[in-house]
Amino acid sequence: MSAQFDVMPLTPAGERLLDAAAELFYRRGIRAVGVDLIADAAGTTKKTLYDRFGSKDALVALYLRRRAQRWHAFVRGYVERVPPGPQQALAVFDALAERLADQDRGCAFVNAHAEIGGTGHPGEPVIRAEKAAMRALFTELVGGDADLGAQLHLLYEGANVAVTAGGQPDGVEQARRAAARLLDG
Amino acid sequence: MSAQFDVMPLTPAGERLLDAAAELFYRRGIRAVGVDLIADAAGTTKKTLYDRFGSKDALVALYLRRRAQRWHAFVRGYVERVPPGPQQALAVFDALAERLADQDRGCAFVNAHAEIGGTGHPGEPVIRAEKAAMRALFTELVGGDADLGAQLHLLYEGANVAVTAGGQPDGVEQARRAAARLLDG
DNA sequence: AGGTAACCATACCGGTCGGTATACTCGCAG
DNA sequence: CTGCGAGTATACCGACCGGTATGGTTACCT
Repeated sequence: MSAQFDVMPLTPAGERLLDAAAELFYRRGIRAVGVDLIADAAGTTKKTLYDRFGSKDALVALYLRRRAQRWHAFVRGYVERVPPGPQQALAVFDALAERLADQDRGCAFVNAHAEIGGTGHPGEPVIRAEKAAMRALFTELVGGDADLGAQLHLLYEGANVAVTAGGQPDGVEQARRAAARLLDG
Repeated sequence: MSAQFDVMPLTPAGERLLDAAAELFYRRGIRAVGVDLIADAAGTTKKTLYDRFGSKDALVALYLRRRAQRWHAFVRGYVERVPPGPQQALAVFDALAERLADQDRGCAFVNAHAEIGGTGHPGEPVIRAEKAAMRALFTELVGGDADLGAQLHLLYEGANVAVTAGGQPDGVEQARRAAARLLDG
């Protein structure tokens, strides 16, 4: 289901708030960003933020859902430009390479899990669902082989970590080559 | 060099503070834990904390260094119980599996990077060094093949993410099997 | 005309944040 | 006996935290 991360339509000020929150949460982290700062950056007020979203936690969950939806749409676009076959799985690594070029804080879901994991936060199920969806995508692209799909997914997550936390610039390329070898075997 | 993460000897209260901080930082996250809580948990005072460590940031950096030192010693111990050969690289995954059984918040360095990455925090170089050391270990264990070592390292990092943020219990086993396939080829 | 949803401005709440100040006790080495 | 490093206890600082309260202005719908 591609609608699993859909976000309800928002009022104009709500849209600005979610945009500002998304940028700040990703760049600086969730706990590091206060609601006052979000309201200021969106050119509106805390009152409007709480009228629209109810709580910071709910805003965080919405940020994660919209981010998952957009990232998966981006990846699907990349994959669909490649003719069906095992090359489609490798295209996911090309999408990751392009994304990491500007989004140098890595995977928003891994980062969010580091901050809210194990707390009962409403964003937690969104994080798990995003990982499950990426694994399902890989499995689908290799024709339903769940083991191979899961293993390609590990390379994808590992590349994300190696490039960002590890400061290893060729992580994605390395992952792509390992993936090609697993697809050959 | 195995001494690169060594932590200077500490006074008794300093030791208790670092122990308490390590537990709290790992379980709840760095920003989520205040210095008052750390002092209380260690049965001492904020005064002593600042006398010993100077700042919360310095305490965080020390926590990361000691964690890296202990984790690498743990992995080395696992590896040395296996006769030299490619099986040693697979033993790292066994070490990871055992560690993730109780330490269910995943990689402390990835988590820390999510909170302090890109801020100029004194813990940042420790994080990068830990990732470089794990990659170097894999490379060493496969006889110096830097590409293969880097690719095994990606599977290791990916397994960490898949099990924790992804909630995928068989992530390490899957990574180990993919690693075995890369070692065979 | 009246209702209502959206928005803006501002002030406030109790609590916690990282960090500092003051003043005291203890054990040990010169 | 004296000085000092280590530790305890407590109070304080300005800033910020998530969240609420009050009150007012638009624009659209019936």
